[in-house]
Amino acid sequence: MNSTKDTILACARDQYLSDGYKGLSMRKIAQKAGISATAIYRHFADKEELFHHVVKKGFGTYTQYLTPALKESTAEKRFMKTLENALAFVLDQPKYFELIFVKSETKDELANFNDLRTDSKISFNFYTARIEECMEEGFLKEDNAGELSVLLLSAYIGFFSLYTSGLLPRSKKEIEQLYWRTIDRVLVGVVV
Amino acid sequence: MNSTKDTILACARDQYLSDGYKGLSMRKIAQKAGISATAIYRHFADKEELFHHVVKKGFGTYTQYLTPALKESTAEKRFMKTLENALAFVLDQPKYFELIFVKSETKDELANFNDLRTDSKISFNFYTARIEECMEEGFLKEDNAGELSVLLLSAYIGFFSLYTSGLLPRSKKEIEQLYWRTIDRVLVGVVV
Amino acid sequence: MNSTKDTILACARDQYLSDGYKGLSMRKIAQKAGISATAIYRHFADKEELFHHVVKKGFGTYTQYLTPALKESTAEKRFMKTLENALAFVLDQPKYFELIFVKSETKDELANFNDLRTDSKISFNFYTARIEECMEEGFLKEDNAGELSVLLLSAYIGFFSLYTSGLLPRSKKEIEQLYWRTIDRVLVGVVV
Amino acid sequence: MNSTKDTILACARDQYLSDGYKGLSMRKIAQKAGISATAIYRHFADKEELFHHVVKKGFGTYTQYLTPALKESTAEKRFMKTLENALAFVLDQPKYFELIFVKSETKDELANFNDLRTDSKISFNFYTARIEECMEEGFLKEDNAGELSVLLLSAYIGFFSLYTSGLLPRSKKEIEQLYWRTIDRVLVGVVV
DNA sequence: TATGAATGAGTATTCATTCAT
DNA sequence: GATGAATGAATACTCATTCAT
Repeated sequence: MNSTKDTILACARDQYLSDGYKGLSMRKIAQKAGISATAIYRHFADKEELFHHVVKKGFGTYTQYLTPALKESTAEKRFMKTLENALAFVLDQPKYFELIFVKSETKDELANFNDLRTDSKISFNFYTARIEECMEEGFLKEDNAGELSVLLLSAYIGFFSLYTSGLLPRSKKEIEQLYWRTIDRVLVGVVV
Repeated sequence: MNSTKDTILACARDQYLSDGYKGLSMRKIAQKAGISATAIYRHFADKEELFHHVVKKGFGTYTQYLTPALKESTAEKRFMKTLENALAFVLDQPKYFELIFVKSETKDELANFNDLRTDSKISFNFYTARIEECMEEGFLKEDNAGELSVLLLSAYIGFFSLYTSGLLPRSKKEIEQLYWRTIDRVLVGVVV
Repeated sequence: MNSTKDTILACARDQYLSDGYKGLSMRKIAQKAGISATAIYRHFADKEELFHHVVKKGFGTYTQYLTPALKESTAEKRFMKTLENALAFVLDQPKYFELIFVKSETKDELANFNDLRTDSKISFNFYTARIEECMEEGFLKEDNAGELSVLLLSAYIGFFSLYTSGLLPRSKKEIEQLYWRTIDRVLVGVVV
Repeated sequence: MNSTKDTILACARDQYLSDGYKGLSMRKIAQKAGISATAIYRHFADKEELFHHVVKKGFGTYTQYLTPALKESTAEKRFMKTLENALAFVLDQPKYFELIFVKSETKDELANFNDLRTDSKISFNFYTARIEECMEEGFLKEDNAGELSVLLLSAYIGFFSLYTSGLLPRSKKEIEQLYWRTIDRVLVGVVV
């Protein structure tokens, strides 16, 4: 239906994910989308609004990675699957990871737009909810779920931030193993 | 002595820290420095070299925060002082924290320049060295010091990355307390 | 129709012909054309492409001078008319003569672009064809037409190159007479 | 003695000969000469004066190629040696050939400076003198020596102008042979 | 909805040159 | 003689955006 708008959005996302914010230019997006630069303005007020939608798409993608974990049968499995899916997200979509967790442009967006702030809390709350039900189920000791969530998410973000900086091993197998050992260290005090 | 060069560097740093890479323009830097735009080229070959020096300064500042911890008398004290100083750094110089640990432009620099890669390993090695001597001293259980260092640094970076995103409490007191509780969670399994 | 593009082209040509490659600046062209400097980029990808078109125009103009000679009734008349038109070209359009036969920037263009190389061979081939038909008709002795063409064109280019250097008489009448006497010297051995 | 001045001049010449007028920049010359850009101004008033000296050097070099022909024992030999040396000049020093016979910048210089005008007449007069003595000696028919000189020099300049345009064969052997055949054509009517 | 033309502000960078030392 | 610092003007070019169609 509104296919041109979607095309623009997809091209903007692709270009952002490959060239970063510096390379996000209206004319280049238009070129990729096969339309004129001015046509973009029929669909988005300006560059800022377009970027806003790109960021939203990033959060949506992240959510799509996490939510399938809910299909698991026990709280423990849902929790572990969440950690697994979060790993898959960063390995599959490193630029989206960067976009929503790292980029300062996104942080400016977060500061200025409530809808994105809401989106960005999803991951935090998702972790917290998983941890809470693990505590109820007895897989994790009773503790402050929110603060454990902070630590888990911090470790997750920081870990892959170091990874994208090139300070951690680059092979997929090694980084996966190190990820799980790091998670283990976080959980060592709380797993029953 | 070399005051113009230093002035340029300071202005470039300030501008980068407030406006990001987007806003890092030779003209604007010159304007702030009270010189002509072309005068910059007497001191730096081009924008890239200038930015390179800004990043170097960031790492230097971070190091200046950490190293005083070495004056403490025991390994435990040096370790705890390091954690304390890292906290001070991020609270005093949040923009520098962002510059060296978060900004993706810096990561591109890291990827391309060996001297910066060396700098960036300092923090990692500093943590590792502190942890190792704590294990020797008996304050921490014998364990893989490098991997514990990865977790600590990851938690540190991720924690303040969430903080600058506005997802954690903004009051200085609250964030300090939360920081220490988060550290405690990390150490709970390894403290003797 | 395409009037802005043509205007730009005309202004670029005029400016090149009066100030040389040094003076061929996008800003100055735009100023003369009464548009903004950036508007040029709507019509030409960059300075190189614009200059390329200017050179092409030069060759086109030269061709327009030569071809009417083909209307003459005999090979001899077509040959003599060609020599006459070549004279007219250099006297009417000295800057275009310089552009296509003398300017080293044009030679760089020739080296890099096949279409211009093709254009530049036109004059050579045109001379050769005229000479060949004169040999068939019996006005010129049988000889190597290509090499005679080389000599004629060399003499033509060199002669007017000296002329523009100020080493030959500057009055139109004198130079015309000297031109024809020089041509006579070239042909003295080959005219039947 | 005045070695810095000579160094500057040599560097300016080299740079001009390799990069053309566009590449003739004061700072680049200074860099090559191992001095500061401002030091040039101790020796030359400005860029124009420096270029003027480079052009003078070009004429001087050309003269150095021609004059040894005077050592030959007969007028005919001196004439043929002149043609030979002119060939050597253009093959050895194509950039100098271009500088003094082709470049429009040089023509501007010629128009404005009498000393260069004088220099540039040397080649013309040298040819004329050789031809005159050949006529006296009986190797060439009595004729207008000046006009024959015009033709010879025109053919020479035009021939190598075509050569540097890439329209004539590029191999040294072929171009030499074609050169001599072209000379023969010029002389066919005047050689006794 | 879309386009082509155009714009003004902005980008980094190079240039010849001046000046105080 | 020579230097380092600095400058103002110029370079080609890119940008997001507007407007008439």
